[in-house]
Amino acid sequence: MKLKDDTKVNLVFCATLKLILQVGVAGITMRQISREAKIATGTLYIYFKDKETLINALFEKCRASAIDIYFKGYNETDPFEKGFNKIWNNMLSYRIEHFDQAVFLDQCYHSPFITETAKEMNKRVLQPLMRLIERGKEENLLKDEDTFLLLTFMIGSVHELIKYLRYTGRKLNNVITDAAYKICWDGIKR
Amino acid sequence: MKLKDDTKVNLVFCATLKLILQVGVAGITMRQISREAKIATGTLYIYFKDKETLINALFEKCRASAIDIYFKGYNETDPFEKGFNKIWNNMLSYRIEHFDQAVFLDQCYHSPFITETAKEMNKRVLQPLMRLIERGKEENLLKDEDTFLLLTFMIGSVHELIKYLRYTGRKLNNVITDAAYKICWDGIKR
Amino acid sequence: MKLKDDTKVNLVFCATLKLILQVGVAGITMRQISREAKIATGTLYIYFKDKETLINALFEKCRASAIDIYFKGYNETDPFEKGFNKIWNNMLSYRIEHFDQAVFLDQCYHSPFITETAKEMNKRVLQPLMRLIERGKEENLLKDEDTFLLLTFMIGSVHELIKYLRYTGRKLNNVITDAAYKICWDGIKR
Amino acid sequence: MKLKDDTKVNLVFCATLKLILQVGVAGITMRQISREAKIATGTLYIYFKDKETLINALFEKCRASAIDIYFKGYNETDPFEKGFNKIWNNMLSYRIEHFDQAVFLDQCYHSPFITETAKEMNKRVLQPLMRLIERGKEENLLKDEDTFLLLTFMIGSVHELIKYLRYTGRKLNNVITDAAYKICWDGIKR
DNA sequence: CATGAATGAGCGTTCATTCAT
DNA sequence: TATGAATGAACGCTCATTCAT
Repeated sequence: MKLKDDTKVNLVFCATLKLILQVGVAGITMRQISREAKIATGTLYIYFKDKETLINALFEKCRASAIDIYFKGYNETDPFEKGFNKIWNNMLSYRIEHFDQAVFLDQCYHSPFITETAKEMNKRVLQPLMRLIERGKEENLLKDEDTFLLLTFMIGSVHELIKYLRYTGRKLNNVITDAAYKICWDGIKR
Repeated sequence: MKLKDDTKVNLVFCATLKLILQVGVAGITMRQISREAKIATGTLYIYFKDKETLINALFEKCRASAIDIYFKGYNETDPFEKGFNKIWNNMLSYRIEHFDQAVFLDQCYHSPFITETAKEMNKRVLQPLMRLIERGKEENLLKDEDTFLLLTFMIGSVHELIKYLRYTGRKLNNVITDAAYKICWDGIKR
Repeated sequence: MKLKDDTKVNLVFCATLKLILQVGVAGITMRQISREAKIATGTLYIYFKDKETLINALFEKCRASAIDIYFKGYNETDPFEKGFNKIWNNMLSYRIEHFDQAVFLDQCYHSPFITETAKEMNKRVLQPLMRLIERGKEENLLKDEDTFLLLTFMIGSVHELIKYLRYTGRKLNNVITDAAYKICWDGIKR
Repeated sequence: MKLKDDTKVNLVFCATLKLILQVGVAGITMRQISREAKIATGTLYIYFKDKETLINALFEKCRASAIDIYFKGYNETDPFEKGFNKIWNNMLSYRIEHFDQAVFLDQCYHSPFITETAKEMNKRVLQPLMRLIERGKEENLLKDEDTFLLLTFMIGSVHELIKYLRYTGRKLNNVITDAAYKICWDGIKR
């Protein structure tokens, strides 16, 4: 994978995400990607060894992008719940504003394209979030349950809110956001 | 005269579910299914007009099976939380005991195979669950939020618990179940 | 090939001819034939070893039927041209009244289904027609050219008339028939 | 960069015509064509969208080629019969020298592959021949019958001669040609 | 580096034929 | 005898990938 032309890689990523929204991660073909990115099929193979490599690279990029956004404006010195709320809202923002990425990441867990190593890396990425939950437990603000279980529900609450919005076709507003956040917080708080 | 063999349909369903666990709903081929079911490829087309029909029939069967199990032993005259807990545990049981079905149903929402009408039918299926949540709200036991939002989190809490178990490799036990149920209940209760 | 149930064989032949008119001899399937004849696919194989056998049997039947009709009402003691005209008109009648058979016979010459032996048999069938032409030559009524060449044009003139009718969509009438017959006769007469 | 190879289209056409001679237009498969043309199956689909397109393109090419040859050396200022004879001989030459094309064109009229529009185009192609016959009628050299009927027999006489040659296995020579031409001419002349 | 023609394995599906009933 | 379910080879076509330019 040669990275000389960074813009071309981005072009390919954008094209791929756009197509995944339309036909799903399993439905895309290399030809579609190259057409959407306005390059030749062969060129794809200059930048990515094969389809699996391309998808995994995109996965990596999206994962990194997600983490960046999750912790944007988060200040460890702030009181716990303020930080927790910040991150929860960041998660929500990411899934709204980068809807295509979020859809892709979700589909990846069902996809045979994502290698186990990529999934392993994802685990490491959860570390900062795990520490957040640990802090909440140490400050006796969260239930004294398995950290990862609590984190699962925190992340899950955002996912469920998104599902709810898609299913009902409703637009996000403060009332809904607040309700969903309260459900999450009431669920995991001590 | 050889008659159409009803057990063969089940054979095909089992084979398909097994394969979906391995390669995802989008990755399965008719050849794989026939091999797994130990029948000829052509035989598949005696029982199902085409691949789409097969997948939709399986979807229908799994959906029906899920609903059956969700409400098993549920008694409307019982106090609300007893019934709610019963159904929550039924959902969990279904997703543990029919893990392959649950994975398939989840993937279907991303799949272009499932027709829109099938999705519509699914909506109708949620009606009894919606009524359950309504009852909780009427009895002032649940938060006064949108019924479907609450239901989303109820179902989501089961999904998240399963994800947690898969991710950590842990086996289900009463401690974990109780913790997860409490998170759900605390989240949506008034 | 068992012939116990003669009506069933005829049922199959009729069904086959009907289908050939619609989809051509190369387009028919054994399934289509059995459905059209309202019997099971397997039953076809009781009466005919395989598809090729069925088609060849039908070919044989149509050929025989054609010859029967060609010489109907022909009297060797009549003057030559009267007899010639009779047979020419019989040929025309056959191709009009048994249009489906004629279409099938025509297609057979392009079809890989018709075995070489069947084609050989067809040659023998031309013998009576050859003798007719010979007689015309002996009576100095026809050109002194190769007998088979003259016969070819006699048969050909009927075929061309039919083509003309199909192409133009015109219905047969005495004016057209007489014109076509005259062209044929003027062409081969001395 | 490899460019689309125009000779490859011809390679495919030749292979297809060769196969049609052997198994008929309805019997050919894309695999056979690609093998005969010594290219990969997929390559066929670079040059032709699908089988129907390939066959129709070949039809178009053969039709054009036929018309070119029919009128080669024809001079409208020549006396009618000289021109008529020229074209009759051209038709014969075409069907001898491009026997495979002629067989294909004949089969096309029975084939479901040839679209109706292609057939329509063929009609237009007969126009110059129709005008030829009209001229013969105006000069009182041909029978005063329907133009298309006369044309049918003119074309038919060539077809019948070819059939005769195939059937008898005889080689074309001046004696046979002259006899056949005389039959045609005597048939349609006034 | 970039192109898109070329490849052939593999897809969903249909077919002639066989076989258990 | 008659049935139609079962078979697996073969169909038209698409795909990820390679390669000549």
